[in-house]
Amino acid sequence: MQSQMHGTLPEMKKEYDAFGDSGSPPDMYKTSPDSSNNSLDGTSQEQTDVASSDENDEDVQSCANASNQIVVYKPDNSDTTQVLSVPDPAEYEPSLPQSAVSDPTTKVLPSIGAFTVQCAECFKWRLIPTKEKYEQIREYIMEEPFVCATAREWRPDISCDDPADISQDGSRLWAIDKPSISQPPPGWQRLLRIRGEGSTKFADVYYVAPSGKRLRSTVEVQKYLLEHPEFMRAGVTLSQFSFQVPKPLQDNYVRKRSYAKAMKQYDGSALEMPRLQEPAEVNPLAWAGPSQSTDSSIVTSQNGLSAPHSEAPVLDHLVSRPKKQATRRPSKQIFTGPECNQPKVKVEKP
DNA sequence: GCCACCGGTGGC
DNA sequence: GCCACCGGTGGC
Repeated sequence: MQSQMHGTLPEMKKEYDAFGDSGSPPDMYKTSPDSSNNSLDGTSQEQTDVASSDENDEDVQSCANASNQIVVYKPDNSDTTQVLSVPDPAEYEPSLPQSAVSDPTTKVLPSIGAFTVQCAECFKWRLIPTKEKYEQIREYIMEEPFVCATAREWRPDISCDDPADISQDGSRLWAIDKPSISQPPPGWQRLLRIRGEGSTKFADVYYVAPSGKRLRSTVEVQKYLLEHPEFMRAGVTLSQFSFQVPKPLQDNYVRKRSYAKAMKQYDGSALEMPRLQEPAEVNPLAWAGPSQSTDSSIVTSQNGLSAPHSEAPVLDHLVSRPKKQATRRPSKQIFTGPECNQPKVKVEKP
């Protein structure tokens, strides 16, 4: 718990000052001055989402002081089009990929991430225009809870009266993100890779050094820093790195270890396969579900909606989502945000 | 040969 | 059960 909502704006402004990168972020939403829905590309889809989410929003409010953050991802560029409620891609894209593209090592999986944070006052989700902005907000989310007014920096007319930018629906995967993660040092990039459903882990975090070197643990970072004292001289410290990954809201997105073990012990000689602890969750039917166009969408949130969510509705999501499937490595690149340590939010199935 | 991605485990 | 770490390898 924590005190939230209160003069957040001014201070955050200060933090935001350096939008660092590409010159003109504040315009992000400029072209869509009216309703927030305009900033969403999926017109009808989102509309309905938002509509049906009224309920959700109410429920969400039960999360007393949620100051949540989420991230939306649209993993795979290609086709998947309206999967996501990413703000007009035309405007959105430039900001994100820019950093990614400039990074030699990122094999530029053309993924797009959209970031969302929940207003601490009205509990509606607001899309954040850039990853950088999102990281800024996330870093201080506990001290400076996000509110709709904060978004005025890039959406001058936004307020709690406007409909939510996005809400949960079956087409995306939501995950709980961690709060208070430092922004990466200047020139560094923090990458989050979502693994495919059924993997042993939800995601991997990588830091990409200015040189393009990818580091996947604090041990590696430390080693790297020692080998490159210039960074240390410049003030880079280990505390600026965090390999914490968000937690999928959908229980069972990640394969349980016990199951993995069971499978391992199963050498194929017996007639029976190991029993899944939760038939429903790993139901082959679910895995085999048709891969719709909604597949690659993922959203990461951070407030613990897990409990209620892990109930029945989950299955639906599973079914409509891409199954873990043989050969491909379907991981998506995403970026995440903070978490509201404030769990328990009731979420009805849309 | 490289590296992005996945699997797995030790330690808590 | 979670997290940090890193080995292995398929696919390029």
